[in-house]
Amino acid sequence: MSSQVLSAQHSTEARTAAWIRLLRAHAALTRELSSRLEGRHGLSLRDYDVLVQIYFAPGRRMRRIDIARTVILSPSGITRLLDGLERSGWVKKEHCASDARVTYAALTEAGLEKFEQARATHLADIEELFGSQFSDDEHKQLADLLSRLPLADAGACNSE
Amino acid sequence: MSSQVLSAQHSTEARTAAWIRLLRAHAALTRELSSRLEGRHGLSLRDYDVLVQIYFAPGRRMRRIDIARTVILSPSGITRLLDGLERSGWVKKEHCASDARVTYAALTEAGLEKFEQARATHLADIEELFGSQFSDDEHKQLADLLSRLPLADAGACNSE
DNA sequence: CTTGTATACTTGAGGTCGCAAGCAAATATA
DNA sequence: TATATTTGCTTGCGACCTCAAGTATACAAG
Repeated sequence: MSSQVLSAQHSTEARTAAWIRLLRAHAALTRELSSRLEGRHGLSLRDYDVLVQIYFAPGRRMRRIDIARTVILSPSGITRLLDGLERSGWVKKEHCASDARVTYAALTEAGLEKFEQARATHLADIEELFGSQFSDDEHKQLADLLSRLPLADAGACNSE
Repeated sequence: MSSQVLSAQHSTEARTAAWIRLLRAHAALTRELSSRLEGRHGLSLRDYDVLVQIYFAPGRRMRRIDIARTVILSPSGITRLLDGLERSGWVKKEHCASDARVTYAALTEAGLEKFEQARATHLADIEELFGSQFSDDEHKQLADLLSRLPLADAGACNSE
């Protein structure tokens, strides 16, 4: 039934079936994952996504613009998202000695703990809702296929 | 370079690589597709998505709640989205004789033309940014893999 | 017939996001 | 040195979304 709604219902759009699946899967998964994250830790999916990036960046800090590009958010979006994380005390600003234009977003001690707590439950949620649906091989297949898609300008690295 | 940012950077998160790809691909693709659709036709991606559903529904009309469930939008979201399409004249309300609670969203003549115009360029955009990256086989693989993912309660059909 | 519950839908409030515009610092060009 | 351009970042604004709450209709049980 539900497959009828989503797939070959529109014959001419056969080649868009995968795209539609991607749209729907994203909507359903982000809704559920974000609500669990919000309920248990008070973080949005984007908040978490930003925290991971900082967590694994050298020195546990990252240029704001690079965060924006890797998580695919506008510069203004990052300003406001980081405002929230700063108000909560998970992240603090640090200035760049060699370039006064750039500001780093750095994890605080509290932010590091917060992230590690959130990470435990969030990875489990991802595994439950997403990972567990696939074998290791299928996982790799899926990642390979999706990696072909254009990410626009999203690939900036920490230069400086 | 960009693959480094996205993939095996965090060893423990190897099994989340595909999920991250899905997140990023969705963000990049919807941003580009929506901006093209907006620029050329004044429609958001969601607007289009809703119009397709109505277009291919029997009688070119659909219960509002069913639209909400198939495109994975909250009921209030659908009310406001359809408000916009109604103001633009692409969609009109129709009442249900057998159940006074339900309202149908039906395509107007203008809406039908509008959709068919938008469809031509939008399908080309999808093919360019998404479809062309895959062979027919890969297309099918991708659709099959993504179809395993849970869509929550999103599978309502037109009953009545 | 009345009471309780489920369903369809709408509205108000609050949050997130992108775009356009602006500022300041860096860099290139003359 | 002076000027123009680019880059990083922020703010105002509007568009859009969700949740909570409220209305109205349907239906089931007593």
